[in-house]
Formats: sequence, structure tokens, C-alpha cells
Amino acid sequence: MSFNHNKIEEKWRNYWLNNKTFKSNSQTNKEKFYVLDMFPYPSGAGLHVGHPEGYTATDIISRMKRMQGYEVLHPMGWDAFGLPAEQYALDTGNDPEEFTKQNVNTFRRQIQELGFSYDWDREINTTDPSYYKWTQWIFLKLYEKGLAYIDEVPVNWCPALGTVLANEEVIDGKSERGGHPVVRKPMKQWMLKITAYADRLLDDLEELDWPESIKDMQRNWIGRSEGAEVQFEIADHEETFTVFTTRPDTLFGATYAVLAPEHPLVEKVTTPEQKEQVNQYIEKVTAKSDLERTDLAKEKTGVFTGAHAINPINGEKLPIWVADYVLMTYGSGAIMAVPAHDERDYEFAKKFDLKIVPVVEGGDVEKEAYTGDGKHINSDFLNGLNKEDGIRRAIDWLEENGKGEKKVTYRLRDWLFSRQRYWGEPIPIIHWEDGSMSAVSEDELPLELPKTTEIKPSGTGESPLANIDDWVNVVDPETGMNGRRETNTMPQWAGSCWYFLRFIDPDNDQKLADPEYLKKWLPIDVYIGGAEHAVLHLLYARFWHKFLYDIGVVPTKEPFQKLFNQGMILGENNEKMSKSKGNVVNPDDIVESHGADTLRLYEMFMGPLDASVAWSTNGLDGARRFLDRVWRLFITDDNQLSHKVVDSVTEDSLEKSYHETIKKVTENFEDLRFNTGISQMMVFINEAYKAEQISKDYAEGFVKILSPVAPHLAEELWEKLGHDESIAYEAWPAYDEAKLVENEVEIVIQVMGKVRAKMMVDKNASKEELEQQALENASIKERLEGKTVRKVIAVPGKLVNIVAN
RNA sequence: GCGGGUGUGGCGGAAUUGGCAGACGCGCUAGACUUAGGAUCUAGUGUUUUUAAACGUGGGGGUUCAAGUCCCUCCACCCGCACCA
Repeated sequence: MSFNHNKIEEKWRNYWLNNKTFKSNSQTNKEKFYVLDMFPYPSGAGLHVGHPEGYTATDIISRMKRMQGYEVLHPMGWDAFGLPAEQYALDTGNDPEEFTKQNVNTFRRQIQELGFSYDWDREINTTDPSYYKWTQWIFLKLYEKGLAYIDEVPVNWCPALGTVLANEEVIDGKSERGGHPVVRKPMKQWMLKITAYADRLLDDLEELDWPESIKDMQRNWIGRSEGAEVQFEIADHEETFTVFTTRPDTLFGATYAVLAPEHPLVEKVTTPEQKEQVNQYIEKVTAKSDLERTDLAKEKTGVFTGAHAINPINGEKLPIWVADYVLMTYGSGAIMAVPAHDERDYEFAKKFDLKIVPVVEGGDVEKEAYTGDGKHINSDFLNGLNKEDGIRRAIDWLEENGKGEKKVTYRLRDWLFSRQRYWGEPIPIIHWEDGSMSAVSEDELPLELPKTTEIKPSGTGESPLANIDDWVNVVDPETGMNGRRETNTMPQWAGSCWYFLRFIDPDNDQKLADPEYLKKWLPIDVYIGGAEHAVLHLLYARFWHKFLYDIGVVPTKEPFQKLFNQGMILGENNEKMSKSKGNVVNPDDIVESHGADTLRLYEMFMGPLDASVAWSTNGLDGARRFLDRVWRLFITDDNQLSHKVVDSVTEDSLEKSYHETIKKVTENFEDLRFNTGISQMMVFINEAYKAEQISKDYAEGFVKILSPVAPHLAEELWEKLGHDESIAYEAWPAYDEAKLVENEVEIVIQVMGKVRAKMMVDKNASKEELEQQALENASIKERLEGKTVRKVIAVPGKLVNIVAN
């Protein structure tokens, strides 16, 4: 008979909640372990089967660590600000707050039904004023330190959403959410100076236990590159401009210069004859969206300005061009072009028939640009030097002559922190009528988001808050001066930049969190979530954490010591699950039909945690079948403990298998290799079915190691085994290494590397003994008939290989 | 183009320091129990051909007594970045 999952799961779910079984205590002397999930955005669609994958993984770790004697912090909360709720509210006329609340309730119910061992007393919600009070507080600290500033920048304006998007929210020229077109438009925006932390964000990656691919993506995103800044004078003009180059050694090979279309000097230096052409070009380029600009960039375009720059190293006149392959946002928005040794410059020079002068030996400039190393030529005092020495010598020359200096540039830009939306944290700043600006004082936090039914975009680019007069208008009580509140709100990333800190002390109204508790719990020992947050969330959170470290709020330089990215669960047809494809699996349905334990087990057994694997209904059935097998092994049809389970067995046939299982499962879970750990549990159950008797010790040990994966079933079995306390804090079983090796081991005998026979030998048999016994083996002897044994390799405990011909 | 990763049965996937390839699960086949069932139990299941053997971890080459694992080379697919000077 199979077990009734609905009944059992409900029973234990309520038991855990009512008893607060998983409440963590910040004041114990136990060693701590902080296991964190990336908290979800509570969408209207409810939980996706992808969510429980990571959540089960962290839950297994949490449950195992508790049983191993750790004090475990395993919390859950809601990243509930954001565009979808606002869009929904706009579409339906509902209140985003109300909508969010409903979604959170659904998510909570679904998550609780899966039996995750969260401490629900620590539940947090980023839209809760008592939470975003501290998000705003951190913003004020950033502002105080000059790390939050207003800048007029060309931003990604999305007319359909009525808001500005960060670069990373724009995919292929369209909004990440919704896929609406995006254009560039200059606007005043709040920026966070993440670039001030670029080097530390880069360097400190070294000490983190993260997947190398994620570290690489962050390195790539930060994009540190070393080189030099070089000053160029302009013939017949007062102005000079600066270029950034990683190859100052090729300065003698510079044959023209390029300014980005947005470069302020373009207008000034363009000659009257070229004016018309240049203006037309710039008009064309700025009208292009980012998408078109990169797309059409396959073919280089540009226009000569008529002006000439002076190469500082040899006084040569270089034509100055405007071209959109040079980006205003990187370096100084201007380059010196060395077509002989840069592929982009080469392509451009070929197209517009510009001079190409090789300065490094090794390539053939008739065919292509040569970017490799080699002896310098045509380069005066650099001649004969290699690339590395050439660069050093060139920088020395620039610095000695006041023409430039060594310089490090980053691809990382400052973080565009404003959103013209309603459903976000208000930025606590007031703009006064005299043009000054001041921060809302700390004791006035939280600056609450006003209730309103008018959340349509104002249309002007300002957020809907601009239309709420009694909120937006303020009067200074002392001076009587009129002011206007900042109407921009924070982006969705803000709340998730520090939520892991609030879990540590969620109800503190004096501080973001108690320093003692922060010291106890940080850093996070394991953080699991999807790879889609590889750069943005993880980089922003690291940035805020480092800042909080600098101002003495947190005790660690990095928040997430170990990071792991779970893979995706694909639809049964191997495609990404989506409503339109009709391949979505709803966790509620599975919990109802197969049970939460089955879903947990199945998702962990599908494959490695980081792999993307297609859902399989048959596989799910198989997972349930295993749990049924476990149940039937221990429990009879009339719901009693099986007679197979005895206090002391007459023959301990399971000894080796049991110890092997405990060892493997413990190690595999530790390494997040749940699929192999589960397969070992299956092996044990298969063995146990064959055994006449099962000792109660083994039965209990097995139920314990099963409990992190299938906690409801394990609690029920634990009770049947005669216990009246939860299994959650029972000691994790130990294994005996000595029991893993039997006295007799099977040794393989190979001839010429091919297995020809097997023999049982004493586990301590020496090389010589192995060799001798192998050569005496009857079938081997037969095989060696007429051959000469050249060599015998014996590996104790493994094999003997005989080389003969 | 650059960076990272992955290629193993019909399918998902296992495989310490190089040491019996295919654990475990799914599927399939046969048998048992059955008012013959989408239940359970037992056995089998990489491929080719008869036992025995040969061939087998994307392709090719190499190192080694021994290679899924190490080296070289090529190919395919996935993820990220994409004119970053």
C-alpha cells in the first residue's frame, strides 16, 4: 500500500509551523550556518516548478546542517517592488499594493506546501515601509558620501513603459520586460558611483567560492583595461582632446583620429566645408536606437571633420573623423586610430582609404591588422622593443613630456538608479525652489509611498508621483521655502541589494540590523539562485555590501561566500516553459497528485543541480515509486512497523551498504550533488529489500538521511519508529570507514589491458601476492600459453595487468 | 569575433589520484501473482554477429601496461559579452 501524501504532508506542515520548529536563534553558541535562496518576485503567475529546485537544494543543506549540530539561518521573503505589479495595476485599475499582497499570500502558501524549513518569523517584504526605510537609509548614506549624484545622461527612454531603463534592462534595443522599443534621450537622473568600487569588486572575486563562469562574467562586465591617456592638440584650434589606448606603443602608427558622434568637440572643430556632411551624419546616428547602432555597425560608417590633430610623438597631422564605432560612453569618447594593429581601425581605414603604417613586425598590413607581439619598427626610440617594453617606454615618454599618462579604464559604468515609476522606493530627497537640494532627515524615514489611484505615467518622463500634489510639494517649516520631493523611485534591484542583512534582524527599528547579529551570521555560507542574476543583482549587492563595510555597518567585505547557480527546468518538449507553448508544469498540481516530497525528490534526482533538464512525467512517477518502496519496506499494509525491522539482526548483510550510503550521501549533499546522493539511497533500499532483516539502527539512519529530501515522509516514518519528537534536530548518522572495506576484495586480471578474469583476494594482499595469484589463474594461464610475459602491473585493491606477447 | 561550458545507451544521467564504462532512474522485454492491471515482485536490457569474440564515451591523432578521464587538432551545441580602443 502506498502512503497518503496529502494527509501526511498536511500533518507535518502544520506541526512545523505550529511548533516553530525552524525558528533560528541568534544567541546560541552553536556554530552558525547561513543558507540563502534568491528571494522571489511574487508574480501573479504563482510559483513555477523552477523555484523549488533551488529552494529544495538549500532546504536539504539547511536540514542536514541542523542535524549536524549547526544553528541554521534559512529565511524567505519577497522582492515585491517592480514593474509587473505596476503594469498589472495600470491594466486593471487595481492597487499594486493589494495585488502584491495577494501574490505574496499565494507564494507563501505554495512554498509552505513544499515543506521548506524557513524561519517564518523572519519573513520580509521589500515593499513594507519598515523594510524600505532602511533601503532609503542606505541611499542617504550613499548620498552623504558622494556616491549618489544627479547627472544629465542620455538614457534608455522607453515610451511604452513611460520610464527610463538601465543598460542591462535593455536587450537588443528593447525593454527586458515587455519587449517595447527603447530610444536614447538625455535626462537628469540619479546615479550610483559603482565605478568607485570597480577595482575592489574585481579583486575580491578571487577569494570567493563561486562558479568560475560567474566570476568571469563579472570580470568581463567590470572590464578593467590598462593603458594610457594621450593628449592630442588640434591644428588651428585651442582645444585639445584625450584618447584612451591600450597600445600607446603604437603611437607612431596612428594615422587618423576618431571622435564619437556625441563628442562635444565635433561641433567646434568641423570645418565649414564639412559641416553639412557631419551634421547629417550625426543626425542619422543619434536617431538610431542602440539596436540599430550595433546592428548596422557591421559596416563601418563615418565622416571627415576637416580638422587635423597633431600626433604628440612625431608632430604629424592626423585627420579627425567622426564615426559611431567610437562610443562616447567608453574611455574619453575619442581614439587614435592605428589601422595596422587594430582590426576596427583597419576596417575603417580600408573603407575610407586612410593611411596604414605598420609599427610592429610580424603581420602583413596588405591583408589584415596585426595585433600580436613583435619588434617595433618605424617608431624612432621604440624601434626594436617588444610590445610589453614598448608600452612601458611609450608611457614613460608621455609622462616625461606631459603628453599623457598611464590610465586604467573600466567598461563598468555608474549605476543608473532612477526609475520613473510609482511602484518603487521613493528617493528621499527634496529639491528646493532656490535650486538647492537636501536629503530627507533620517528620523523622517521611511518616506512612504503615497496611496493613490493615479499611477499612470505622467507622460513627461516624470514618475506618477509628480501628480500627487500633497505628497510632492513640501514647505520647509523653518524657512518657509517651497520644495518639491524627488519624484523618481528606486529600481527593483535596490531592495535585493541588502535583504540578506535584514533577515538577520528583521524587526529592528533602531538599526538596519544589530551589529552583533551581523557578526554572528555573516557571511552567507551558501547562496543558491538562477544564473540570470550573475552580473546585475550579484554585482549591485556586492557594491552595497562593500559600501556598508566601509561605513562600519557590516563586518565582512563580501556578502556571499559560496554561490551556486541552479539550472533551468525545461518543459517536457525540451523548450523553456511558457504559457504560450503550453508546457508549463504547475507545482500545485504536482503537490496534489504526487506530493511535495515526490516533487522535491524528483527535482533533485533529475540531474546535476546546475544542469538544465527537461521535465519528465515518467521520471516524476519514478520518484514517487521510490518513496512508495521506502514506505512499504518499513510499514505494513495495516500501517504498522514491518517485522523486518528488528532491534538486533542475526546476520548483518547490510553493514557495508549502509555505511557506504551514509558516507556517500553525506559527502554528496555537502557538495550539492543531490542526484548521486539520492541514487545511493536507492541502492540501499534495493539492498534492504533483499535482506531478511533490517536493524532498527539502519532503518533510523536511513530515515534521517532521507529526511532533508523528503521531510514529511521521514517525519512520519520517524514517528512510526517510535519517536515522538521531530526528526529535524536528531543527530546526523555517522559512518565507520572500516566497515566500507570487506576482507576479501575482487581483483580484475587484465591481459594487455583487457579484462580476462576476476579473483577474490585478501584486501591486504601485496603486489607480489597479486601478481603470483594472477599468473596462477587457470584461464589466464591458458591465455598466456605460448606467450612471453613482458611485464606485470599490480595495483593492490584494484587490478593486475599482464603484458605478454 | 572574445570569454565560459557541454558532448557518454532509446532517454535523464553515473564513473576518486588515469585502473572492470554505462551506477541509479525512466523506457523496453520476459516471467510470477492476479477477477490479467497505468499496481507489485523477480530477471534481463550499450552495439554487432551464434556460444565466444569484436567494437564502443562528438571526429581524427598522440602519450601510457591501462584513457570518458591527460596532450594536440577538428566539429557540433548551449550560456554570457559583443565595435569597450
